Amino acid sequence: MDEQNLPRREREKLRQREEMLNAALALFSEKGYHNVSMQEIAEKAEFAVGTLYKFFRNKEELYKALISAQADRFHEALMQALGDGDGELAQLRSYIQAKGRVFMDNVACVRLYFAENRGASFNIKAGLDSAIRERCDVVLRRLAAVFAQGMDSGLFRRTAEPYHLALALDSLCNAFLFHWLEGRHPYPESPDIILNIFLHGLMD
Amino acid sequence: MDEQNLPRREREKLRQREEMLNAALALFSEKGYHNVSMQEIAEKAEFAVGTLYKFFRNKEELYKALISAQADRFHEALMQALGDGDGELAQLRSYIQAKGRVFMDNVACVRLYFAENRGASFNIKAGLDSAIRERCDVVLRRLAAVFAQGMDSGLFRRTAEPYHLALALDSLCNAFLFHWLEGRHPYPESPDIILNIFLHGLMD
Amino acid sequence: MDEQNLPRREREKLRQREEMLNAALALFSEKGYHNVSMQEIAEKAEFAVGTLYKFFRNKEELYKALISAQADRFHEALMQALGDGDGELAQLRSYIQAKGRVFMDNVACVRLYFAENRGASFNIKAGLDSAIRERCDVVLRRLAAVFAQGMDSGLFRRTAEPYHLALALDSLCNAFLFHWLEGRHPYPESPDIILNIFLHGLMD
Amino acid sequence: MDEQNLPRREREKLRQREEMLNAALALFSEKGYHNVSMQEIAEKAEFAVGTLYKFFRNKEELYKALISAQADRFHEALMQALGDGDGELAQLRSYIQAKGRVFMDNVACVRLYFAENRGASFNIKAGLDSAIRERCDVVLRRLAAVFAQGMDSGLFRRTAEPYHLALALDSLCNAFLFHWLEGRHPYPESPDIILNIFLHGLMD
DNA sequence: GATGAATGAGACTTCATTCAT
DNA sequence: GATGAATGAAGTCTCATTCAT
Repeated sequence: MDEQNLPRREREKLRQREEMLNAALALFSEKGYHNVSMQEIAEKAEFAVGTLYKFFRNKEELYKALISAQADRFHEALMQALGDGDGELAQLRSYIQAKGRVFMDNVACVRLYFAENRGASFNIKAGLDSAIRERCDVVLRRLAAVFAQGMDSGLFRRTAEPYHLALALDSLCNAFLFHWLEGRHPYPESPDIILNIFLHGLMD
Repeated sequence: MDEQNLPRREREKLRQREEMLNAALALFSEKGYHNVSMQEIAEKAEFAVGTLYKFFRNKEELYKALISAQADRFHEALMQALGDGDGELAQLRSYIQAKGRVFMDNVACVRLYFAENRGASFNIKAGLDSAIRERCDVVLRRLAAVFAQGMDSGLFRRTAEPYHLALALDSLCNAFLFHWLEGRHPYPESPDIILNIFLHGLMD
Repeated sequence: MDEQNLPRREREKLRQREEMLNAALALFSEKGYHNVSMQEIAEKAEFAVGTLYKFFRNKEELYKALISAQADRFHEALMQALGDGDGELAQLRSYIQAKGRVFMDNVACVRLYFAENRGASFNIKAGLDSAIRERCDVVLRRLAAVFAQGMDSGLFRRTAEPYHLALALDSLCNAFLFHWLEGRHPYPESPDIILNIFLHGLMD
Repeated sequence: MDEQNLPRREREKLRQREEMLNAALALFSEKGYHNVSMQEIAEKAEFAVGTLYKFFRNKEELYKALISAQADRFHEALMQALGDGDGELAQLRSYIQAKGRVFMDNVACVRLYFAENRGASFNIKAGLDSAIRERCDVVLRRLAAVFAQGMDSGLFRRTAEPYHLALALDSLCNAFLFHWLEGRHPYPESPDIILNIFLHGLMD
């Protein structure tokens, strides 16, 4: 009921939490989890260390909260993209574009996100991983469904299992995005550059 | 020059160095760079800490040397695979298989390797990355050359730029391998499961 | 003067103060001074931390006030007991019983009290001790007076100085009580078990 | 065998350990466990903090080692005293004197020792207590045996149970010693002042 | 007058690195 | 040349205390 009073404090809290997470994200993505001290995060967020600990039980919790929040955004954007398009081809294009957009809008977070999903996850004692992985898989299965549907409707040929194709498409997007991140070459403006690899075979 | 006398001491040194790197690899890949102490590495390698520092200026150097050595092995195996096969198709199959083999034979190192190349590389203050990336790129360009050659000979259609195809094939291998690493599903015994995605398009 | 109006507020204040001290006593005696935070005390007493600081300048003041209040009760009970009995023997019995009663009724506080008087007093930078010790000594001198009186009246033999006997009786009570506290054996129901040691010598 | 070489390093180690324990004892007994930092102990012992941690896993271990070592000395001295004398009376006198001597020689440690045995023991999470208490009880039972023996031989009357008498004698020593520690009055030079209270009853 | 969020000094502990033996 | 004991900077986290609301 008290939509004016209670939320006021509550909103303030959330804003502070946000600032802390932002500071942490910037630092973690620049220097890595172990090379950032709580002191540093507190300073960047312009709070005292103690205040940080009022919001997050310890450094690892802070890290997990950070990753978790970003993963939410990430996966939500991708799921929405897959629902957007009209027809399987359009959905795939939408997915590729969404992945590029979300990636570029959150370069800092992406570094962390991938650190979590590709390799270094064992730096942080698990528990987070499985949750994140599961959400990744939800997206992949949804993507696989698009391939399956395309096959059922006769649009696609059955050259591989839908899930494998989903895995393939996703990994291809990642590969291009990483190369873009490393400054090698730009992420293709048109999703078709990526898509074509799947659509038109090399031989047949 | 004195290939008998000097190398004797030299070989002994190299063997020690090898043992240190092996100990470090085992520990790093199990617990992560920051959760392993020099003391620990020294104990596992059965040397004194001081001796470790005779071989590597500091912990970071040790780490870099480790990654670098493994990357050498890795890329050498891949380059050799690309030269092995007879004909472009055979070369691609050989590449996919080599990647799988090398990956499975060195799971420990792979975890570190990818931690280094996919995201968490910023845990260690750069300098290593560029060298590793360069060697990755050499492989990719060699792989691209196979695609280009296949196109020139009329074996492949020109559905995408050779380098893009190389990127795509490599990332697909990685994706499958990671899923295997995570216990999701096995890395395909036949390279054709991966290769087919490239050979036979979904639509045309 | 205005025993109706001013004391009303005053009484309210005292009640609050009492609640704070009770909460503090419960926590201190359970976990020890240094393992209890002001936050914790405030929560248990159902006040805000700031309110605690309105009543006690700092944690140490609170502690001193607590010990002091309990010491008051304690010594008052003992002094009263020494006045109660009819005849010296009865007074000694009364003292032994009062000590047992007061001890058992306030086990929590006793733990703290003795922590303060037997050893750990240096946990808190002095200042408290002397006041408490003084009150202890008042009781001991009163007890010594009973012995002296008994000697004067010919009831007791002069086997030792009255004050020494007082010291001895008191320490014996404490010793039995501590053993009871530690669950070794019960505090004697009859005060005579303790008293006999003084009344009837081992040899003569 | 290597009584020259190995013990050399070993002795050095023990000397260092001793210095650390001495520094810790001085500080703990002056300011209390919680008011002394590891930094402080290290400085007083003229070592680096890290060196402290080479010898003691953590602050509590250091404390326990300290108490334990002192308790050993203490109880050994008392047990020896009880064996020394010829005849029960002499043994009791010897005990009273030994208690006084050991007490005065180790005032600093005594403060800690009693903090551990009388009250404040709950400041440190148990584990130590029971071991120390047990050793206390060994002494008390030995003391009780002296009383029992005296009764059996007809030297003492059976005014109370031997263990109670032991408890009584010991607590009386403690009481006198504490008063001496507080500067009230000296610990009696002749043990008979204490002993007489037990030997010659007030009344009979 | 009460509140409790914010503060930041300071505690414990680890570990990369050095250097005397 | 190898050793490993010693170092001490730096990190994480707690908690007594203050002060704006």
